[in-house]
Amino acid sequence: MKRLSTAAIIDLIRAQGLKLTPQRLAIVAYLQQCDHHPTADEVLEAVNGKFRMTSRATVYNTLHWLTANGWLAEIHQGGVARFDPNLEPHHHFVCRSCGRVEDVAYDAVAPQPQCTLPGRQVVESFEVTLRGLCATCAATTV
Amino acid sequence: MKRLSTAAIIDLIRAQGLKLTPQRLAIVAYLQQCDHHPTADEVLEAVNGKFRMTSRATVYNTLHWLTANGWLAEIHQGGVARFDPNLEPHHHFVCRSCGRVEDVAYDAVAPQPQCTLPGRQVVESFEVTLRGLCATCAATTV
DNA sequence: CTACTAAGTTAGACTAGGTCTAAAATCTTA
DNA sequence: TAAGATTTTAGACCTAGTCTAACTTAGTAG
Repeated sequence: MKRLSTAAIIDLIRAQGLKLTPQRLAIVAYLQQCDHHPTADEVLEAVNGKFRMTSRATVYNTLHWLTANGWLAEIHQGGVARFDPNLEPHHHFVCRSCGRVEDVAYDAVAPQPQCTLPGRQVVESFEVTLRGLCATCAATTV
Repeated sequence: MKRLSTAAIIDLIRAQGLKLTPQRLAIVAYLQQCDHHPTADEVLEAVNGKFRMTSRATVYNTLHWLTANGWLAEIHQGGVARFDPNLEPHHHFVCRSCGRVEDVAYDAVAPQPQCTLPGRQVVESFEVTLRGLCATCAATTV
């Protein structure tokens, strides 16, 4: 799975004439090893785990900057924003019981839909959301 | 396009032993002739257009009741809940410029994805979101 | 038609997620 | 090492949505 790398982010920060702050690096480090799609609050808590070092505003700033630069995708599920560090094109599976969001390989949802509409819309991308029960919930639900 | 009908809603209200209030009827009437996917606030404003008759809480109550009974679908785009009175299975097109949500015929996005995943998840449904520029924005954007 | 009462509506307090701001702190370059 | 622009910060603020307790009303029985 392709992911954001610290080196690449540092290069990008430098290239844009921005500052390399511990807060930014901590957020990137967390996202690198994150195996799900955290909300902004989850990032905030994770980064502040050992000791307070980052404010809410900084988390949003950094998350939005990473998103604007294509290092993160922002997805909305159930009205909450989640940030997806998986850079490969893929789709999502959402559990209707626990809300968990899992990645689904791009070609597991085969084949690619035809993307021309009758109107004058310009279709640039598409995404497929599968819904149902995740393995855990499927096992515990009667 | 299949839609909720006043007669059917009145029957359902009666069948559930609920009360037929002017507020409920006004909300249903608005949704019937609504050509897009309104937010709760849009419903509230539309219903209160001529004179104040409905509170925010009542709009949410009614919208959620209709959703629970399958007369409305709740969709989230950009973190806001929108309510979709189109009862036929279909997909959505979201304009990245103005946020407008348009319906896309179910079989315009052909063919149907295969819905089996490698894990133990149970896939119950899927939806496809197309993104791009709507006709209006495509015309005005350089 | 009247009165009763369960169901519904209301205003407004409250919550959560997110944005904004002005002041304080810090990275970078020279 | 100091200057100065960029960042961070706390906390006020905003918006969407929920909750509650008091009030109102639709439906019904007499």
